[in-house]
Amino acid sequence: MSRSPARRRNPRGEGDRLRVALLDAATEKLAEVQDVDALSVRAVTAAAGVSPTSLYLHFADKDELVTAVKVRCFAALDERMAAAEAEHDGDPVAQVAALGRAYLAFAREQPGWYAAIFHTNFRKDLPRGDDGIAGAGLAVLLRVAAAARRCDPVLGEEDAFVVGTFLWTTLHGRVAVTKAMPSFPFPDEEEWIARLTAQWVGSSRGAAADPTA
Amino acid sequence: MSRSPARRRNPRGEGDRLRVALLDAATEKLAEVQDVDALSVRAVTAAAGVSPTSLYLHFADKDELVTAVKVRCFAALDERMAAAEAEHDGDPVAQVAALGRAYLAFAREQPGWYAAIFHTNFRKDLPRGDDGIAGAGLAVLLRVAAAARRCDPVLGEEDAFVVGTFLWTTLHGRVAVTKAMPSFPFPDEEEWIARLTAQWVGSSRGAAADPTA
DNA sequence: AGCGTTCAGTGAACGCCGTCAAGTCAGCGC
DNA sequence: GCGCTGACTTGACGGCGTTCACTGAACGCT
Repeated sequence: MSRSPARRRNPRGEGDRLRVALLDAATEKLAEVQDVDALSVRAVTAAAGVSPTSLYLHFADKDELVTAVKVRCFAALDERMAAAEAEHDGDPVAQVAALGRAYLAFAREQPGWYAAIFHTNFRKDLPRGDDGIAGAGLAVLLRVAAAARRCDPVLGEEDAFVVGTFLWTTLHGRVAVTKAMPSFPFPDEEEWIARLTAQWVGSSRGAAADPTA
Repeated sequence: MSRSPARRRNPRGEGDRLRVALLDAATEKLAEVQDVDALSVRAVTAAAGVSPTSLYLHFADKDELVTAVKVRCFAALDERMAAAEAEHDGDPVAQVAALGRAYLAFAREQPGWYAAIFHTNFRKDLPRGDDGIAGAGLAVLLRVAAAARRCDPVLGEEDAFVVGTFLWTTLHGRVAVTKAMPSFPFPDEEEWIARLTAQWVGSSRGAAADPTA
């Protein structure tokens, strides 16, 4: 866990390169330890070949680092979902199912990154306005909502948004429950996704189309 | 934050009383700090009027303490849901909605306890078999599943279980997303619950009743 | 009455952690 | 050659979970 020795200090004016080096190290380390809170400033800086306090040249505190990492993780999730979606171009319902599968697969294969997305244990909690996380969340959601709408163009934009919300929250719910209670007897993932998809964007959907009216 | 001074050591043979005193202190402190990871051994033992190391007379480590607290929190959630359910006896659909409302209310009003239920950041992760958490989760779920079945007795037991799973994961999803991304534009809670209820246990439900067949 | 054991609980220390204030030291403009 | 600036380090602080050796009162037993 000691510092990698090779590093040479950045040339004058290039100090910002350490910032991305730290972000890279943090992202990698996070994939390794699979838990945001196990990601220590000392481990990250050591991996970057630098002293612990160097982190504070580029981030106000640890929270700011993990927030930056979060945005990266969210982007990775969105990329993966986009790829899955593209594989089923032209079949909207299959696309929704593929998005769901991709979501669960990401959570399973990159638990550290997935956990970062929903990380809320900040050391200092008070101010923290919108730090880009809500924006990243919206991006994922809009992708799902658009897919839902493609399944049934009659669906208004707002309705599609709501349906997307339900799909997303349900997916995250399964991930969270599975993690917290591994022995919980969930239905098989494939069946579960089929059922979820059928319920919200299935062809004979619309049973309770607009109960909010 | 220093130790409460009043305490007298328990009489011989009554050492176990400290165990519940520590659990009480931890539960209370958790409601206060609203975050499992901010719950420190030193703070809990101090609140119980005892030295930090006394904790280890009754719990192997901090993980064991928080696991015991988790079970309590889960029970508190179940109690609250049971109460909400009882208020709408005879109206199954209203009961499901009430369960949803109670769930969201518990998460909102007791964030620390709710977070404990889904806490996974253990310090040591390896063994940890079923510690009663999955059992407590099942209790909540079975309550929801039973309510779903009452809405439509045609629903098989297994189907009701699956529907319950969806309801639960969706509820938790909303809580988690709201916490991680407070500015996320969720539909109003009441409308959202109405829609959720209608979709899964609404009278004209059954549009995609058994896509897994 | 005295003794050994058991039991409830302590105190000091260890190695981690995030963070801060002050310091080092190379490279640039002059 | 000088001083400054920018990149990064050193050393320390307080808090954390946890370990180990310890204290002192209450008990059973002779």
